Amino acid sequence: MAITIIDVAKKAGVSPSTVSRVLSNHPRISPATAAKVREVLKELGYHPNIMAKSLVSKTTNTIGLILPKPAEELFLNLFFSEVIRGIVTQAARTGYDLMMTTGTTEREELEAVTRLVKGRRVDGVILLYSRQSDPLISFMLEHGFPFVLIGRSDEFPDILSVDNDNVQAAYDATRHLIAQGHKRIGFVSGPPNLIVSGDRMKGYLQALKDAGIEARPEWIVEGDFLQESGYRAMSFFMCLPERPTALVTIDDVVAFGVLRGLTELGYKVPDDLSLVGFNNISLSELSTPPISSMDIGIYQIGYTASQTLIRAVKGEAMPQKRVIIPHRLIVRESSLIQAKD
Amino acid sequence: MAITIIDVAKKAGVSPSTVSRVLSNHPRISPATAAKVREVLKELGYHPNIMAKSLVSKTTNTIGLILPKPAEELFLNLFFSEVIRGIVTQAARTGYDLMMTTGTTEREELEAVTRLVKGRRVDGVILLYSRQSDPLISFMLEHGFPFVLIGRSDEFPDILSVDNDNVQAAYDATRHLIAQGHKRIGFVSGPPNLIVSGDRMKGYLQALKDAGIEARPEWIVEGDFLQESGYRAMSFFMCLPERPTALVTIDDVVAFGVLRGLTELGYKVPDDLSLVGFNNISLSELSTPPISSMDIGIYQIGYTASQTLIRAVKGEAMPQKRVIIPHRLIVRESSLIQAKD
DNA sequence: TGAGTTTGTGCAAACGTTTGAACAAAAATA
DNA sequence: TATTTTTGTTCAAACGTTTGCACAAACTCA
Repeated sequence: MAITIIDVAKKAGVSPSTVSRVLSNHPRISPATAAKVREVLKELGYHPNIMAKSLVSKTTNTIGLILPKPAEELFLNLFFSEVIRGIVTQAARTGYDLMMTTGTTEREELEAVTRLVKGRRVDGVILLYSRQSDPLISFMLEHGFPFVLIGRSDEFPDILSVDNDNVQAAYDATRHLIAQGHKRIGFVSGPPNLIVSGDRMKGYLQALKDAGIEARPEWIVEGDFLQESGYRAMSFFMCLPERPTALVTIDDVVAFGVLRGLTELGYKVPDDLSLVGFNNISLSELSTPPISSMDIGIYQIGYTASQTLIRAVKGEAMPQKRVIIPHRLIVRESSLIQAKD
Repeated sequence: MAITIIDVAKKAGVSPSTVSRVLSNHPRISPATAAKVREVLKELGYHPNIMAKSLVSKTTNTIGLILPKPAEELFLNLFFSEVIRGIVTQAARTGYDLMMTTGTTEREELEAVTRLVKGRRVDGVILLYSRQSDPLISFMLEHGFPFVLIGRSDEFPDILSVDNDNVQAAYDATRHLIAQGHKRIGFVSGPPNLIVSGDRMKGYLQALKDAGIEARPEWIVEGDFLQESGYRAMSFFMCLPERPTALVTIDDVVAFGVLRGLTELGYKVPDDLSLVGFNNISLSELSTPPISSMDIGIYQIGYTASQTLIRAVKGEAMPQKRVIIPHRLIVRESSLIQAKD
């Protein structure tokens, strides 16, 4: 039913190849035929069949995005919307489409990726968030398939990646609390298999050290990116004989959990406990009080990742393998106080 | 470089067609050849080239999602993450992939859609949110392309759609406030070109009417889905000589804006103003106080839309053209009070 | 045993493009 | 004017599948 290049060729009285050449602005086409063909093209409302095109050109004008396995849960976090928003905006701007897959189990995940990569369905993929040892990275490298990692891989440091400096960011967040006079600062971390957890913890510890403050292991608790883990952390901290006066959390959602718990128990933020979160998702400015947050430029990360990947698949020169998006601390009420000692 | 059906055929000593038939479980293949071919298939690590497959079969195993034009902004709203989460989860479960496009301008948007639809890139599309008169719907119908609308079209009532009963939902939300003793209830609406705005307004008005309460035009203000519009609405209401004692808002984010403004000015929620929002996005339970919200099952809407579309493109029988996802009011602190008159 | 049927396989066309090679016509050069 | 070069076009193969048709071999059933 659809109009093909052949229909156009017939009607214009030329060969299909000529039509194809007009379409791709081949230099050796006479202005007259070009005009004629273009007219028929428009008249018939021709649109190329991308499958056929891809089959011969071996390129799809599509990039793939692989959502991490437990996407169901993590999606609740605005992090993902933000990063996707960045990716899809940039891709659309460059004329690329975005393909998303996910899998509920690790097997399903690999299956989906295989379908994408080995089925030549996309020109390259963006890997979202990196685990300590990510099988997907090995998979991509093994198949020589273009990809960009959002995050970092210690195992393969030489791959294309877009990231922020999480160590420095956590350092800065902690410094801010120290600058506010805090000496008793706790940390709510993320799952230990995520690189980001380790990095932020490192920055936190370094900041303490540089300020001559001894770190206390009991003031570091492990959570995930969900609210509940913040709530749990809060309960834990507030029951300690010696409490921290301030907290850095791996994510704003976690800070929320903390805040909510504190409010329920009648504590005041920042007076009883100061808070600095991470990621500056839109929630953090909406809470009461608004939560200070380390803005890591999530949208920008997505945007840049998409840009980097598209450049890579086009074979353009890459100025650098690893791009670091700058962070900046957004200070809000939750950490604005000179703490007494 | 990639392994094709021909490579497999050669190595197995059969013809390409036989391999193809083994792959599709054709009944007339001897168990012996099937076994042999399968072995080679595995040995060589064959994966079908989807482009070639699609070219001949004219089906892509992919559904498209068209994000509304100003996606950049609207994406801030968790509505989108939720609905996408539903779609992608269901699609992945059925072995379908999801393709996303968007456009910054109306022209770009149509271009992107055309690329998807006329380029035979997807088997069907999901249209997100419906404007009063949506050119995309006409476009789809014109081309006879399978699609599912999330929302409703008055112009074309007979298309596949997944929606919730916004009139009834707003009715119920308003009823709830009335049941709490409120008689002076305002409404913050959305952009008038969105169907959802009109529907919710209608339900709100009907509830007032049924309770014998006269609607006041000055208590209905128009906003968008952003926080600022809530803030503005709040300023407006609080300056009136006669203020409402409760508000229904088109979205939780808007309710947030209201709440934030009130808190800044020293007003108390629900005492000075009760609030009921819409969409029950995760923020609403995180605020102080938590905001009552009409949960319209966004995830479920996405999930069902995907399911409906995939059924449609597979040519399965559709029990019904229009699916309504049930809503339910989540009552939280922001509306829990017996208002004095 | 011979006709008819079933079973298993291969051939070749088709899907809608792109693109190198061939070639005729026109233009440039000698 | 003869030769070379340039220009504009077409031919045909290729991309990796699927599938209708043909056909041989193996069965069935009088």
